[in-house]
Amino acid sequence: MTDGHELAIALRAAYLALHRRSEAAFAALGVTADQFVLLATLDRGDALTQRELSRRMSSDPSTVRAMLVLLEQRGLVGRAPHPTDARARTVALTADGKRAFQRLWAAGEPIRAQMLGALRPDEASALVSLLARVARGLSAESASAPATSHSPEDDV
Amino acid sequence: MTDGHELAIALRAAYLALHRRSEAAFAALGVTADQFVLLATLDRGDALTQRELSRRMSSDPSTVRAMLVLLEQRGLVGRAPHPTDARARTVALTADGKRAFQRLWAAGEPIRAQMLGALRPDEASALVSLLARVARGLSAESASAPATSHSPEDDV
DNA sequence: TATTGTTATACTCTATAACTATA
DNA sequence: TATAGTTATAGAGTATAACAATA
Repeated sequence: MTDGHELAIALRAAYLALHRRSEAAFAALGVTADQFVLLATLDRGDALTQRELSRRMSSDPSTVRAMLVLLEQRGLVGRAPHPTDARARTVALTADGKRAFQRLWAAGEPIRAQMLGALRPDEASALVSLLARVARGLSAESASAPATSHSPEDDV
Repeated sequence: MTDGHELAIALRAAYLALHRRSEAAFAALGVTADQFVLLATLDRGDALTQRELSRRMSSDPSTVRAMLVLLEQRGLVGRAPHPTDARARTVALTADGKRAFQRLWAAGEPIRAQMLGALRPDEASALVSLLARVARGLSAESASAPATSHSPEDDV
């Protein structure tokens, strides 16, 4: 019989294993695992507001800002005024950032291959789906979930 | 088709959701999510060496030490000389620590219930198994894994 | 020689609260 | 009134390297 604690510990162990391997793989390029996630999110959704970026990364906006400051100093990302909302700023990869991300993506390839190699294709797909349900179950409910807030357009 | 990046992001999102809910649930009791994991590990395997504790938590020994110092200051854990290995120290919950853990365990119950509530029993069990395979795939291999080191007996 | 644990150190992520500017 | 972002601040976890004591 599987209890919740066992599931929590298994989830933690798998994530930490992934995180450590990622830190090691990206360290030579001077980027942390979380910074890689940020860059990858930008690569897929250019250009996002900081708020939308933080939502997609499931990180706090002020955490994301701290990360952006570091990445901006290194010239990997740039921020520009939002075209229609003067409060907001859009974030995007710079040319340097795009080149760096290509190298990072390649450096992460063995990790992705290793994860997939431990699973059959149908298992990988099932795992993603189960994880999504767990995540959804954990964030919503429990307090008759408040409606998601309105925000300026994500992509510009 | 499920790619490795998608899996990595889903794993991260699920873990972070769990971590945040845990931080919130345990904050009123003055304990972090990671400290809860440490206490739970001790509750199940009294008394461990620091090294074995760090292994079971998949954390770095020096990280675990930093956590132990904090928990020892608050009287939740105690360290004693190892009975047969003078280099090692065993860690265990104090009486206060055991009482605190009981409250923490109760505070975490809604989280465990919510995770399990999102899954059928067979799915929960399958998820644990898939996560374990991913974790194993990520830590071993890749460099013809070195043998695990020998260590003094885990339990005293 | 290898291992347990300690110490010193540094950095990233994390998050809260108070604040400004804009919607 | 609510939202986007900034600032200040604090703390936790993370990890490396050098070291002592012991196996």
